[in-house]
Amino acid sequence: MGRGKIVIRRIDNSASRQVTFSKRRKGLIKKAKELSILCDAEVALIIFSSSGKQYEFASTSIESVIEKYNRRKEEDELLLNPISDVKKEVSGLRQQLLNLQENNRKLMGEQLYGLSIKDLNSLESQLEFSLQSIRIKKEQILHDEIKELNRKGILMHQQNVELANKVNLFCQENMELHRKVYGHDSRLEMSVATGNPLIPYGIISAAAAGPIGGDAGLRVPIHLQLSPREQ
Amino acid sequence: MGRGKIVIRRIDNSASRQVTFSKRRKGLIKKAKELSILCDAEVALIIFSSSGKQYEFASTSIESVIEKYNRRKEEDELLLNPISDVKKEVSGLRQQLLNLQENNRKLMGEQLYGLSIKDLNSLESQLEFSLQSIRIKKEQILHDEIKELNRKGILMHQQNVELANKVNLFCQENMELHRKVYGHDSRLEMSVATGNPLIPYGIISAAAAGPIGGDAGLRVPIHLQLSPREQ
DNA sequence: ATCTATTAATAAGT
DNA sequence: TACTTATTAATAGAT
Repeated sequence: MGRGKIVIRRIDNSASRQVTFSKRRKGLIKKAKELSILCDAEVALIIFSSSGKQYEFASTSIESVIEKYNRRKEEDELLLNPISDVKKEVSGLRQQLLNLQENNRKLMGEQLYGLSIKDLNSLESQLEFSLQSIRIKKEQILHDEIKELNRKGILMHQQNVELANKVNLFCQENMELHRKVYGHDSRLEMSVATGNPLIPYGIISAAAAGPIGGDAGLRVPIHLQLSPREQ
Repeated sequence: MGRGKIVIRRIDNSASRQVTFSKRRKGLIKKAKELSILCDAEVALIIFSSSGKQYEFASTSIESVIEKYNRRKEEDELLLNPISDVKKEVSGLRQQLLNLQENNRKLMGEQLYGLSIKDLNSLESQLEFSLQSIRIKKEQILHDEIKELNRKGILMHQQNVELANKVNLFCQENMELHRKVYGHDSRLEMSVATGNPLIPYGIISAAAAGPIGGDAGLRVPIHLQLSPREQ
């Protein structure tokens, strides 16, 4: 219905496409409106242009038509259930939260009003158990730390012994070399004669065996301070 | 575009209306399809006839168009909608819950992995504080109970004394009456001569003053057992 | 936007 | 519901 016949395929020319879209959209909406009036029908028409712009017509309202459509398609569940699920979750979470908060307060020694001796006794037991767990954990940490430090101490001690041996060997070699070069050297002879390796620090035993067992074979004469270990 | 011009108003004749509905519906859907193809647009068309029958056309799918439509509506109208509020609330509550659960487990002496000595020390202090609060509360309850029992004991003791006095008076009266009726009665005379009131049970003092002070003036010679007070 | 030649839609009749 | 056809309505392409 125009100056020429057209084939129904995408209009390549963007400008022409835009113009045709405007004209035909207007015509389509007009015809939709006419149908709804002439034939007493409920019509909803939604159009998105290729550029994303939205146009719509509805004889009553888009929403009511969509609702009708959805109801007909039995897709109510998808639209309504998630919301009630969310609400249920909210109330569930809220309840859990209140319970935990109350319990927490009791564990913190607050909100003790209205508790019976029996309740207080069980709270006390729980807290004593908690304290015990915490103290065991603390001892565990301290013990592990001491163990690790002891391990390092042993290594260092061994290193020291080896180094001392090397020093002694060098001393002896040196002394002999001196003897060959200069003849007699009493200073070096004295040092070697004592037979004491040159260990720069002493390690003295104490508290290495903590209250937690399992460190048999670690009874090395080493005493180390616990590092602060603050995070 | 027909044999005659028509005005756009509801067609009264039902048959004509039906015919026109069929023709125009077909035409409308054809035009909707043409628009979507020619202009690369997304089109959805839903038609309910007056008899309730449903017809539809969609360039892609009704659902996707409706979804797009709803999404746009949400963006436009419900930017500050209750659903996002609810979701925020859910995530907030969930976070609170997790925090509390973690704290709770720590207070219960569980889940102590990864805690530093510093953390454990503060937990320990907290629990010691809790225990102290609980013990103070316990002592408070015990003390109150003892106080109440003492109060009752005093009242009972007073009642006893009064009752004993009355008994003595009656005894004396009785004795005199006996004397008047029978002459001399040595049995009764003996009982009254001792001057001891007939108190059926003795109350002996002990532990009435608990570790919590404030019971001055209550140092009555009464000793009562604590009732079990189980719920 | 507006115009208008032309095609498409369709009202009424069958 | 389908076909026919006179007539109106829509619109393609030009301005």
